[in-house]
Formats: sequence, structure tokens, C-alpha cells
Amino acid sequence: MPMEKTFDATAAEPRLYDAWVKAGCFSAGAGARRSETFCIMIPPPNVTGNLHMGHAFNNTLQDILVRWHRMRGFDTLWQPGTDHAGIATQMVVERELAKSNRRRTDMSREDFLDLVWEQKNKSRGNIRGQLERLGASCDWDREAFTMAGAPGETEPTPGGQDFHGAVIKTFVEFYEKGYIYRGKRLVNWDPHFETAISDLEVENIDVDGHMWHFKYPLAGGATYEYVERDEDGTVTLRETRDYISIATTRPETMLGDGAVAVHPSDERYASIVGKLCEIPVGPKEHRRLIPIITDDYPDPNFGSGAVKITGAHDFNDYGVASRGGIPMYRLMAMNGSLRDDGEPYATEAAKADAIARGADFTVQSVDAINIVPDDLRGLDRFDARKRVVEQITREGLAVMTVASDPRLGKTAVKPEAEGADTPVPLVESKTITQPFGDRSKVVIEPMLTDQWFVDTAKIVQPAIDAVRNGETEILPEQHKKVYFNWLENIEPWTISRQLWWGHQIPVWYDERGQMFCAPTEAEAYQKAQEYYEKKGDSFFAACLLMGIFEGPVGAYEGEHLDFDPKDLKPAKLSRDPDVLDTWFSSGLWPLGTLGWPEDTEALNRYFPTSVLITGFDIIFFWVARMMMMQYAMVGERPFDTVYVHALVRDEKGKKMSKSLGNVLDPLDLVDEFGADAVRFTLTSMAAMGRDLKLSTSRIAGYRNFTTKLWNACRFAEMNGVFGTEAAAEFRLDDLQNPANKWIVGETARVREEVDAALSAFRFNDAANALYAFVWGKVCDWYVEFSKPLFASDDSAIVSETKATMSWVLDRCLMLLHPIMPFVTEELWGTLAERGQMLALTPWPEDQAAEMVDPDADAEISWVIAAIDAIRSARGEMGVKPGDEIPVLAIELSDDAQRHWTTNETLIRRMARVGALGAADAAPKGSVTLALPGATLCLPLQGLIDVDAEKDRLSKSLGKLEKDLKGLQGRMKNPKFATSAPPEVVEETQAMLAQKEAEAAKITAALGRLAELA
RNA sequence: GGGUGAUUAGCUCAGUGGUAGAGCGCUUCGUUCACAUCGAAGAUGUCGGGGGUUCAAAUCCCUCAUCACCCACCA
Repeated sequence: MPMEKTFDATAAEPRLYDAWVKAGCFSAGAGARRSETFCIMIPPPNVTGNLHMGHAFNNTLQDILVRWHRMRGFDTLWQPGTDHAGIATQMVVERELAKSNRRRTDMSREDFLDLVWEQKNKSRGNIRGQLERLGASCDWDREAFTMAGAPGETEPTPGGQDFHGAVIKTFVEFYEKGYIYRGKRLVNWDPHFETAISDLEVENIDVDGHMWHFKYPLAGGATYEYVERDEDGTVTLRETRDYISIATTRPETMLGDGAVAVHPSDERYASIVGKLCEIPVGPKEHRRLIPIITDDYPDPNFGSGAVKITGAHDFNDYGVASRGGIPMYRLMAMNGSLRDDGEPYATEAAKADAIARGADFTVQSVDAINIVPDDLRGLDRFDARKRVVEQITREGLAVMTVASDPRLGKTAVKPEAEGADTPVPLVESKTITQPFGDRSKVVIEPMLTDQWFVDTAKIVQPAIDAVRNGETEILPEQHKKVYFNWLENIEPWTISRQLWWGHQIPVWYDERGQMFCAPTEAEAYQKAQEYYEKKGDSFFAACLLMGIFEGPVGAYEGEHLDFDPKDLKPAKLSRDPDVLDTWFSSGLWPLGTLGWPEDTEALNRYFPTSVLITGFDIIFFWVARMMMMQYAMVGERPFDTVYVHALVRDEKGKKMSKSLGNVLDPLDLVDEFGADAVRFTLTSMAAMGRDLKLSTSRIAGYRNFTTKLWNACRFAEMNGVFGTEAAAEFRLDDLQNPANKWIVGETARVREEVDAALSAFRFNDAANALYAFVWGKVCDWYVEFSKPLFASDDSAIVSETKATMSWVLDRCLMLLHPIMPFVTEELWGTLAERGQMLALTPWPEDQAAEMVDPDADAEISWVIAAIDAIRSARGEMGVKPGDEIPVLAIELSDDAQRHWTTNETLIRRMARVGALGAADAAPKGSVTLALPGATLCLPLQGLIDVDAEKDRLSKSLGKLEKDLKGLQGRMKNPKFATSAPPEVVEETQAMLAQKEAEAAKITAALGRLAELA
């Protein structure tokens, strides 16, 4: 039964994938024939995620490397798995709940987590199925999950790793080594998810905003002489002021100001430093007073030079406040609204006032004070801003300007009827950089909260050194700089999240506030007990051990208990409710998936892993953290090479995003064009370090390529090439025919090219070399050459050609398999009985040095040149494609003669010419062709247009002359001969000679044409 | 403010010192036994501008311009 005309990808792909899995092709070590290992860890997609274009690209590249190494006989593992993705997954479940008007907080943590686990089990197969459709050859039996083994897990992960155990062990060890600490710090707070996030999860975006200018009156109506000077020191303004002018983009934070700071060198304010000023908002009778202090932070040349300091809501101010012992008043509740807790404003403000006048305070005691005025409590932060501005302006404490002030921009309130000099409040229009949560998209609030941090500075050095000294290679090179820059300026990493879904922090607190870090609750109790034993408080230790109640501190006096039972407090430990940042666990991905901390065989074999393929967007999030964490835990690099790939963009170069609606779904493309076409497209565009713009026309082009390959094989099949004895007996030494010898040499060359390209991670070079070879050499020329050979009466030639063609096509399938696994596997199975699947077939090792036959090479090049020249002339002269035309040799070297004779049938067939005649001179009205060692002409009198031929020849002569001019110029330069390498000089010389000969032939032909006219 | 990359055919992009390339698109032609998801032929470039290094520059250096991205605490 003849093969179909095209490859039916839709039907074949699932069947082939199943066959691979059934045959165990993807299992760790499948087909291994050598001891070297090759291991890639998949960047774990979110468990509830969907495969997007970036995944498709990323996993295609991984699969290419994995399949390539597997065929080469490496002991290969591609480790798959998914990430529990804290916020993202919790978000999915909460969104589900919202549909039935429920919220997470309506249920217990346990009940909610049950739902998340359920969701996880439901969606787990989704991403796996999508990867399978791409052809990803992962070892699914080892599938891992970053929360495998965590409490509440209902379906064990196939790989059986206790990832949770690995994470907890790491946390405890970090804690014990002092790499982790807890503290009340200013962190990025996401008011939507109500959790802290790390710096990396904040996106700074420029938005249109305003800058307000307000007057902070000096306490007690004090005044000072305010003097402003220009660069030369000339006084430009001198006035008596009873206020200090402050600019802010966030007026609502004024409520929490703890000071006003000026630069120590700023003479304008020198006289009032140390004095108090009044926050111009809040109930008139309880206006808070704050000190004017100095700090290096304010820039005297910006704004008024004076900065309000809100330590609890701004990172810069936090620094100033910390240095200056300024209280930090937290204004907001966790959802970003103004605080509504505590005592009435009057009471709270009195406490703050006492502090401002020197009363003692602690971070905690200040945090307990709610100094939000009663009328603003509970308001959304943006509504509060409006109210604050309104109140201050109404009171006349806004700095004023006139309506024509250009700083006001388009947003100023300009009374229509009145003139340009109407006084208006100074509210500048200004683009301000605002922090947004990368997932929630709401404005991030710097918030003073208790959090856990990794003191990254303590574990960063090995990660820097490893890349510096080449232990781990980062490609392309340019990313190293970014990597170093980040690591060398690394900030503490906020790892606690106020979520429910994740690895709960293994720390327990007792009622006295003492904390104990241990892998399990039982061990925490034990630690607590030991701690109190050591402190000599064996009573409390005993209480803890037995989980009973303790009395008031100090109530236990030797023999008897002396306290009222109603003062009993539980001596229970309670666990820190926070969970760990997802990246803390995925940072352990290489170790955890291999079974660490168990001493598993997989760990011994595959760690450190070989290559990590990932996008640049997670170099900091993930790559850098993996480097730090593996070094910190096992003192070894997680991988030898990191290959950082570019971004997949849409046709117009825009980032694909849901909001733009320009997202190409890789699975739609797989449906339409087949996985192989999608993979080949991505591969051919994977030039290092550049974004790729994906267009469907390109994919269609590569789909056509699979069809082309398919049909070349179909041709072979129809000619009985495969499955014959002849095919089985391909032996290079027996080859006689130059076309066969030539294609064998070309095959060896392309194999070397592909290996070199893949070794250097030049995926596009590999793809393009194969494309050019299969289409441009095998299909365009070799298949055509083979047709007359198959028709030959000489059975030796026929069987030699069959053998060669089956060999060549098999090589094509093998070499293409890593990039296009499906169509190649299908052809492999269709064309002949095979001992094993292509996926496990040994990779060819053909050497061009042994397999290229220079004589055959020269001969076939000549033949191709002759056919090209004749076809070109025919085309331009308008000869009908079907017409056979005569050809004469005016000049023919021995070599050229031999080339013609050996390949006469195929030249005549492909160029549609008659037998080669001879002539001393070109007949009138003929077309001349200049070839190496030959001048041929096509006598087309009557058929050709003399002028057209003149044009044709003049044009090629023009091109030649341009080339010649350059070459001659070079040769004439005496320095060229002395400075350039000899082989370059030689090459140039040869080329010059060849071009000169060709030019001479064309000039002669032009001369003959001229005679004609 | 700092950093990185880009600028090559109509479009999308390869090409890190030695004769400017590919795919798509475009024009003309083609129903012969692998393939119309095809074949044959053709057109199109002062390689962003300007300097420099070199026998030789798309390629190395300097500079300018434009675009993109990343990082950053200017109220």
C-alpha cells in the first residue's frame, strides 16, 4: 500500500507518544550505552498552569538536548514536575470560591487546603498532557511536585520524592546556621492578597501622578528667615516664614509622619533644625508635633529640600527613621485601608505627642498606636488621600501658585472665568514610579510587619564564585553581568508569605514568645523542653512536655504550686501560620527532585545536573536562588550550564499577553500544523540572545518541510529502496557512482554541523543546516539524480543507489529526530522493520574527513553548475519548459568532458537538453554559458531575443566586473600579499583567475552578439 | 539615574575580520510517474549616520541617532 501524500500529525502524534512511553524510551537511563550522564531539570510549571508559548519554546529546546544525548548513548534523565505556586494556585481556588460567594476566611485553614489539594490533583494532568502533545520526552515515572510529601497531600506524586521534607530540612538548617532571621521590617505588602512579597515580585511602573506641596507650620507660631540663593550665591528670595514647605506624592502618609528631615548642609533650614513643626492635618485640637532633623538622605536641590519622614510607609524614610530613632507609625490595615483599631484618636495622639517630646518607645509599642484621625479610619487609602488633600487645602495650608504655572500641567483646577494669575494650590503633574504587585496588579504598600528573611549575603558568595570561575557556565555571556550585578548587591530575601497554600514555616512559639525551629512539632516541643531545662525552669519544661497549663511566671516555688487556677495559661506551642515563598522551595528543585536528603541512586548519578534551560525573566527568582541554595546545602553547583533563552513575542514584536489579546496558544498551533512544525519553527529562530517574533506563516513553512521530508521518503518507498537486501548492505567503499558518493559526503558534513551546533547550544544553526541539507541537497538534487540511476540497466548501480538512498534518508531521520520527533519516528517505523524505535537508535558518528570524496564533490558541483546555468538561460530566454534544446561545447577540458559523459543522462533530464554536440565557434544567435573548464552554448536562433541575451550577459558581466575590481584591488596592494595569511592570498588569486576566465568568456559572447547586430 | 541588547532585502531574521545570506512575500512560467503543503526562473541591499583601527570591517574601537528591555528609594 503506497504511503499517503502527507503526514497525518493529528492521528500519529498521540499514537507515537504512547509507543515511546510503552517502550520505556523516556525512562532514566533508557538506551544508555556509556557511563556519562546527561540530566535536565524541567523548570517546573505552575501546577494549575497552562502551556504557553514560552513553555513550548523552553521545552522544545530541552527535548532536543535530551533526545540528542539519549541517542548518543548518554545515561539521560529529563526530570519533570510542577510547582505548587503559592499565590497563583491559592488565587485559582479563591476565585472558584468567589463564584459561590464564599471566601477563604469563611472556612478553616484545613478545609481550605483540602480544596487546594483537590484543585491540584484535578489540574496536575493538564500541563503534563500539554507537554506530551509537544513531544517532551520526560521521565514521567519520576514526576515531582514542590509540595510532595506535605501534610494534607491526598495523591502521592509518582516520583515518590519527599520534597516537603527537603524544604523543611533546609529551613531548619538555615535557621540553625543563622542564615534565616525573623524581624519587624518594612516589606513590600500586597494589600490584595494581604501578604508580604519579595522585591522581585514588585513591578515598578511609571504612572501619571501628582505632587502636592504643603506647609508644615512651626510649633508655637515660631518664624524664621527663609533665604534662597542661586548658584552664584546671590539672594533670590528672602522672606519670613512660619512654616516649612514639604512636597509629597502620597499625602495620606502625612498622618504617620515622625519627623521632617533636611540635609545637614542646607543653610535655608539650619536655624530651625531641632525645632518642632506641626503636621497640617488631623483634628485641630490635637495636631501632632514632629521634630525637624538632619539626615544625608534629603537632596537640597530637589523640591523644597525638606522631606517628611514616614518610617512605616516608605523605604527611604524607613532608613532615615531607623538612623534617627524616629517612631514609625503604621497607618494601614493589611488590606490597605486606614487602620480602624485601637483607642480614639485623641488618646492615641497624646501617646504620640509624648514620644515626640521624648518619651521612651519601642518599635512594637509604636506599632500599637493608631494615629489615624477618627474621621479617616477605615477609609480606603486612595479615598483617604483625597480627604487629606481636601482638608489641608481648605485650611489654607497648601502651598499656592498661580493658574498659569506650567508645573500644574493638565490636572490643575483652573477657574475658567478668572485669569492666569488666579491663586491655586500647587499640585504638580508628574509621572511617578509606582510599585505594583506582579500578580495582583494593585499598588504595593511598604508595610511594617513581622517577617522571615534569608540573610542572602551569607550564602551568596559561592554562587558568585561558581560562575566567575566557570564551574557553572551561563550562556549567552551577557547574562553573567546581570547575574553578578544582582548577586553582588543582594538584599535580604523576604521568604514568609501570609498565605495558606505552601510550606508552613517550621517554627513554633510558646506563650512567652520564645520560638523553636524544628522539623516537626514533636521535635519543637522537645527543643522547648530542653531550652527551659537549661534555663532552670523545669516546671515550664514539664508543662510543655505534657501539654498542660502553666501558671503565672514565677508562681512555681519548689515544692508547691501557688497560684489561682484561673491564671493558668496553656503551655502549648503554636506554629507560625506563615508559609514560605514558593521560590524558597523551587530553589531546591535540583536536589529535591532527585530524592535529597536521602542518599538516592538518582542523586549520585545525576547531580550536579548538566544543563538548565530557562528564560531570563527568572534568573533572579530561580537560577540565582538555586545556585545559592544548593551550595548552601550540599556545597556543589546545581548544574554545569545555564542556557538562557529569549522571549517569544508576537508577530509585531509585542510581548504576548492576555490583555493585548495577542497570545498564540501553542496547542492551537500544534493542532493546526503538527508538533514537529511548531518545534522546528521555534528551534530555527532560537538564535542566542534575541527575542523571537513568531508568525504562523513561518510555522506553515516548516510544516511544508515535514511534508517535503515525508515525500522524499515516499519516493524512496515507491522505488523499493527500503527493506531490501541492497539497502541493508550499504558499504561506503563499494560506491561507484559520483552522485551517491557525493551525497554520502554531504550527509557526513551535515552531521558534523549539527553536532557542532548543538554542542554550542546553537539550536538555530542545527535546524537551518538540516533544513538546507534535506530540502536543498537531498530533495532538490539527490532525489533527482537517483531517478536515472534507478532506471539504469546496470543492476549494480540500482542496488548501490538503493543502498545509498536508504542510508541517507535514515541519517536524515536520525539527525532530525531531536527536533522533529514525531514525523521522523513515524517514517522510521513505516519504511522498514526496525530493531528499535528511532528515539533509542544510536546517533550517527560519520566523519566528513573519511566520507567526503573530493573527486565526486568536484564532479557533482560541476554538474549542478551546468544544470543551473542551462536552466537559468532557458528561463530568461523564455524557452518552454517542455522543449528539449540542443547544446554545443565550444571549449571543453578533459575533466569537464568526463563530468558530462558520466552524468549525461541526468544533466539532459534535469536541464532538458539534447546530446552534447561540438562546435568551433558559437553559432549566430546562441546563448553562451561559462563553466569551469568549459564554454557551452545553446543555439537558439530564431528562438532568442538578441537584446534579451545581450542584457543577460551584460548584467552578469557587470556583476563579475564589480567582483573583479575588488579582487584586483586587493591583489594589487603590495601589503596584502605580505600581511594576509597565505591561504587567503591563494584563495583570492584562484578566485580572481576563475572570475577573469568567466568574464573573458562572456566578453567573447557579447562580441559575437555584436557582430550579429 | 545605571545597565544590556538591537538597527542587514518589502516583512521576520541569520551572519563576531577575507566573494552579503535564509524563510516568507512579490513577479513570470509549469497538470510528465515523491511532493501544488510542489517545481523552475527572476527582482530587491551605499549591512542606522559619522569617524577610526586594519592589507581587508556588516563584523573590532569611538561617537551620534532611534527603538526595545532590565535594574534603581528622588520626597
